[in-house]
This record gives sequence, C-alpha cells and structure tokens, in this order.
Amino acid sequence: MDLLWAGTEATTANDLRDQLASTDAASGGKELAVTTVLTVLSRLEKKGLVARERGTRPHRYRAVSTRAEHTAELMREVLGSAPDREAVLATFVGSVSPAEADALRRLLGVDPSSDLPSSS
Amino acid sequence: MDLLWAGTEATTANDLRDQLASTDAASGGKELAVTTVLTVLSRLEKKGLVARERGTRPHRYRAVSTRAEHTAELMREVLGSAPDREAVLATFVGSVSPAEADALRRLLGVDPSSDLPSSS
DNA sequence: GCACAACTTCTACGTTTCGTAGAAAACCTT
DNA sequence: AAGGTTTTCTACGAAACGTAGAAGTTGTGC
Repeated sequence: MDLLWAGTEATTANDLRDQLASTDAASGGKELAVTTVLTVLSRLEKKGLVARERGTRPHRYRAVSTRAEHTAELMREVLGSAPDREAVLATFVGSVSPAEADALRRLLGVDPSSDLPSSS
Repeated sequence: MDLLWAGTEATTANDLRDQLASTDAASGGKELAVTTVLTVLSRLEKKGLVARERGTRPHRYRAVSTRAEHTAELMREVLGSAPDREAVLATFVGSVSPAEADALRRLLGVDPSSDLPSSS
C-alpha cells in the first residue's frame, strides 16, 4: 500500500483498483476489493496525503504531493526529530552513495536564488 | 519512549527507570515499573537498536548507535525507499533550513578521502 | 416515479506495534 | 536453603493497517 500510486494522477477508486491489480499481477496478483481501496484512500485523505474531488460522481483522487515531495517531507521530519541535526547530517552525508553525494553537491552548489515550486 | 536515552551509556534497567523518572519528573512524573523498562529494552534489542551485556548480573544495556547515527540511518532508509532519489534530495535540500544547508555544504565540501566508520 | 446499478460510507475483523505491567521463573548472596 | 534482586513470560488496551461485507446514497434508464 502506502503510495503505490504516488505517480499517477487524479484517478477513481475503480481505476486504482485495476491499476493495482495489473501492477501486482506481475508479482502475485492480489485483486483487492474496491471498498478496500476506498477505505485506504479515505484514510490517506484523513492523513492529508490524498485529496479527492467530491463533485464528480465517481470521486477522483489525487496525491496531494508527489512521491518525491512526500519522501523529502518524511526525511525532514526524521531530521527534525533529532536535537543534534548537524551530527545527523554528518552521518547521513557519510552514508550516502557517491552518486547521491554528487547530487547533493550539485543541488547545494548552484544555489539559484530559489526554484522550489512552493506557491505556484 | 523510543530513544529517550540515546545519549546515555551502558546502564541497567533500574538506573534507566530512575533516569526516566527524574527526566519526567520535570514534566509530569511518570514512574514506570521496572518490568516496563525491561520489556521495552528487550523489544529494542530485538530490533537491533540496543545491545545488552548478559554477563553482568544486572544486565547492562547500551544503544547500538548514537541517536544521530540512528536518525541518519532512518533518513537513509526513507531516502532509499524512493525510486527517484535525486528528486527527493532536490526537494529535501530545498526544504532544509539555511543553517542545515550550510552544514551540508561544509560536510560535502571537505570531502576527506573516507571517514565513514563502516568496517573498523 | 421507480427500480437498478454504481458508488460511497459504516462497521468490522484479524494482525502488528507500542506502552504498560503483573506473575513467575532464574539467580546471586548470605 | 531462604530471600531479595533481576529477568522472562504472558497479557491487556490502544492505535494503525490491510481487507472487505453490509448498508446507505445517488444518478439513470425506462
């Protein structure tokens, strides 16, 4: 579960169900009941991870944020939960793969005034 | 609970209990039962977060890793759980406080051949 | 207007994790 | 061996999660 769909866009519960079915078909093929999907979606909605359009008849659901955003948010939370942020970052940086370290350098290096898509 | 103690070093359940008592005394003063502490410690041990010396009579417990290490580890896990690491890092970097960003730059800048305590 | 099909909400059950702890077993010490 | 100390076993309630049936709501075709 969780964000198996974090990539898709504004779908209905039924579609979701099918998508999951095919996705899982590759693996074990689970075939969930639609109500299950609905329940999960509702729960995710309550948690603010998913938004739904109640206007249309088959309600359409969509992730409030992309998987990347959500994951980043989680990382922030984890980091924020520690009193010694610096130390955490030190260890973290040290444990990251070279590729990731590079990405980080790049991201921190360029430092363009601002390019985070927050308000738009 | 969790890692209320991540800072301390090799303690016994009883000591822990007392420490918690005083720590909490400042707040609400909880006074847990020793068995409670033991149970929690056992569970943490099972999860590999805590190690205990079974030799001494009052077993002594100690965190396997510091709080910072553990937190960093969590961050790694979260990051690793995403398929688009780069995107995550981008958002993450963008959401980090200036101070943290600085710390990251510093940490990534020095780049000493290697200083991650993996094998030693 | 109404019966039906589609869709959603309510309710529910089994499982896991967590906080908490009592009862019982294990273990030194004298 | 008795007794206090410490650890293990067992347990219970709460919350989260996966799953889904039953029941309610709603739009639609006749």
